[in-house]
This record gives sequence, structure tokens and C-alpha cells, in this order.
Amino acid sequence: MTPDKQPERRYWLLKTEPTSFSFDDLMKAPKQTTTWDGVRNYQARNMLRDQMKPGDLAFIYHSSADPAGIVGIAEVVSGGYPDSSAFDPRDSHYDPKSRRESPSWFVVDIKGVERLSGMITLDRLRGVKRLEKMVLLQRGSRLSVQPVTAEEWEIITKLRP
DNA sequence: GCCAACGTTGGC
DNA sequence: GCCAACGTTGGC
Repeated sequence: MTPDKQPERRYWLLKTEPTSFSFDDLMKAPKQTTTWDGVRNYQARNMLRDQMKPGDLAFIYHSSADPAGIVGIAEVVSGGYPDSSAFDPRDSHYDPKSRRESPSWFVVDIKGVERLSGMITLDRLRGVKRLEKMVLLQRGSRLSVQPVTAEEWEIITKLRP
């Protein structure tokens, strides 16, 4: 018997507005771990539900920040499971169309790994020719969960100050 | 199934 | 605060 092949680690970028949840909030959370909930976009949902697996790594990106940019790295510690915030009428992310029997929305759990000593700004990323295909840098790109290629991951981690 | 209207995102 | 780009909704 050949041993099961380890599934390949994938890379992601997760956007958050630091005024609602920042990378520091993640690092201050118990076990530096949190549930990445409230995503209400189908493309992003599909990635949370179907593709993100424990061991994957993600850049945490601060949007609507001045400046905007990547501030830290997190690890996926749990694959997709239903987003319970969609079931709670008092929650701002409540969605009556999502049922426990057939949930519309999903979450993953992530754990903060490393705060970058300095932000890698959007501007800086735009200046790197080999990153021009990055989802984040595409015109009108608004996805809050984005795939990052292994090559992009490597290039960006080398930009660290 | 089309598409106008609307709400949201997010850089600037 | 502006506004372009985008996703969703709902009338037809």
C-alpha cells in the first residue's frame, strides 16, 4: 500500500475591515483563534465550504484602512462548517433563507500565526510586476475570500520588511 | 431569462 | 464623502 498523498496546502487572502475585526483582535483572541463568519457572497462561500482545509495559510488583509494592505498570516485550523450567525435573528449577518437543514453560508476557523513587522500595502503589491494577475489587484475585485497561488505567496512573503 | 434598480464594497 | 464596479433582487 502506498501511503495516502497529503493534499497540497493552499493559500488564501482574507479581507477584513480593521474597525470591525483586526489582525490584532485575532492575536488577542483565545488561542489566537477565531471563526471567520459573516461572509455573504457565493463565490467566497464556495471556497470556505469546499476548498479551505486545515493547514492552509492565509494572508489577512485590512480593507478600508489607511493604507490598506496585508498585515499578518493565519492558518486554517478547521475546514468549512455552517455559519451559525446566519441562524440568529439578532445577528447583523442573519439570513432567514439559510436553514440548519440546508445552510446557505459557511465559515472556517483560523489561527493567527504571525503579525508582519510592517504592513505590505496595496500600493506596494501593485508595484510588483509578477503579482499583476493576483485576484486582489484585478479591477473591481471585491471578493473577501480569495485564492492566492503558491508563487504569489512566495513573492509576497519575500516582500516582508 | 432579461435587465433595471438597488445595495454594498472599497480605494481614493 | 464620492463613485465605479459589482452582486442581488424582483418585475416582467
